[in-house]
Amino acid sequence: MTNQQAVLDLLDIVEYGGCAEPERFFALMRRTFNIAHLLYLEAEPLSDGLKVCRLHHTFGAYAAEIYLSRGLYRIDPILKLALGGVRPVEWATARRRFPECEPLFEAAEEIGLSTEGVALPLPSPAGRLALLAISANMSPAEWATYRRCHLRDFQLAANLFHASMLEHSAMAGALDERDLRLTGRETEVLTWSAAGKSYWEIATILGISERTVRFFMTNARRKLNVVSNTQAVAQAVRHALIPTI
Amino acid sequence: MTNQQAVLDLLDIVEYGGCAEPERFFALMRRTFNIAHLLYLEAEPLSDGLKVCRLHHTFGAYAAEIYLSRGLYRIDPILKLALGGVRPVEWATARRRFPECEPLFEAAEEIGLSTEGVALPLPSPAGRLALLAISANMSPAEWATYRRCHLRDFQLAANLFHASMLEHSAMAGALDERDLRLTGRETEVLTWSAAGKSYWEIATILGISERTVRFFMTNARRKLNVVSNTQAVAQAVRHALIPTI
DNA sequence: AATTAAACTGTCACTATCGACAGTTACATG
DNA sequence: CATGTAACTGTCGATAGTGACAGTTTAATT
Repeated sequence: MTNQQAVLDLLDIVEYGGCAEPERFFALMRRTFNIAHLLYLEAEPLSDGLKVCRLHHTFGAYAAEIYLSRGLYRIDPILKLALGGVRPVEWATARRRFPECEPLFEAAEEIGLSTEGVALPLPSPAGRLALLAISANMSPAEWATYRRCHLRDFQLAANLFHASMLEHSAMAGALDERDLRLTGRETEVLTWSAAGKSYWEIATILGISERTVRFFMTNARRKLNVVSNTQAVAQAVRHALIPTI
Repeated sequence: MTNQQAVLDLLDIVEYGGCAEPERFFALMRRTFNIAHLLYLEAEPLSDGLKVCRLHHTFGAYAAEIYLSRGLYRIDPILKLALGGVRPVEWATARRRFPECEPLFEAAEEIGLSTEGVALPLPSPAGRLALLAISANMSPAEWATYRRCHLRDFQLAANLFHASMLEHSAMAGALDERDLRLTGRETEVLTWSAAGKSYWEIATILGISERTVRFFMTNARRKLNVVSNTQAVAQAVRHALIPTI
């Protein structure tokens, strides 16, 4: 059993921002728990697959090479289950339920990687998906006991680390968007436009002239560097410039 | 300190499906931890607000009445932070950061509810948001110690309960998603429209007639239940139906 | 006192969009 | 073979959006 005090300390460190770099977080996790490997993935679903936004792991270049060159991502049920669901995905369970993914686990055994682990789905902003996978070099029985005891620690640590990662990228992105600041009226007309209102309707709602609505909308388009109201609204929603709630 | 064995037992019960009903989960949580109240919310962001998909709580009818009649949901920073973010939201921190939400906390104190608590964002399928809020009748100092020890339990229990809720409604909810499923072409024209392209441009890009672009767009508008391309794109971006460019 | 930013308004001409009309073709599923 | 679904197309008329022209007013900052 792992030292409970060390676990709580780890959670404090991750929560209060001491682990915004994946390497430090991974190292801290491996030091505190009996973890073999970690993998953090942030992706965006596309119609024809997944766009990987962030990927950090400890499996090494050789394992990554094999995973990619053999096209194992195409049959990986853990990816699909964890990114498409909410419940922690047990590797062994996925292996049993999807016999077609055997090549993946065989490849793992071939290069000496553990096949016991769990993938934790993480809450993400709209349109994003994320997971943290954790594996350990243990027998199935050992892993079951270990997992029962520490899944809660993994889940919270994963959530907090993920939050740090997102906030860090928000800082970096904030500089780019310094001139993207919209005025109150610009935000209002965009919001109503996103709600399907026409210029005339927005003018009536805001108690101003239709021309003025067009004026704000034109300014918003110019600031967002787009050519249509539709594109402006798409950008505004993506950058959370107009309220979702 | 709470009995660790009881905590692990609770997590087992929630994980293995023993707590698909909110009342049983809430009761089990209150029995295991020193929790005053719980609130589970599942919602969908809309252009003109928030559509509540599921709401279960232990605050009682009187508190709900006050919350709604005074319009406190409009100033509630916890809702916004937890549904819009990833990090656990500490009630006291939200109160300090958003002085305009004082009426909310004053109302809570008025009817004898605790103002110490935390709201946990939960991972959700595309276009959905969810949170579990937990409060305790403790002094700030007690709460800090208690939270440090049990946040991991709350987080994992919340995730597992949320997963049960989603899986239970998977059958019923499948009907809603079927209507909202866009075809490949509908997704394509929406994507290009969100990129600022006109019908003529999209037609040229896809190598089809302008009329056909309009056909797909009309179908998309109908499925999304909106009145303009702009609103359709806003919805599609929010529901992650089209890829980010 | 000068400057700046935001909020506001009008008109003209052109293009884009949208709803309603009425179809064809291809492919899979029962 | 019927049924359904997706992909496709044409035309008309009404409404909405877009850019370029040329301004006023108010409030805060320098």
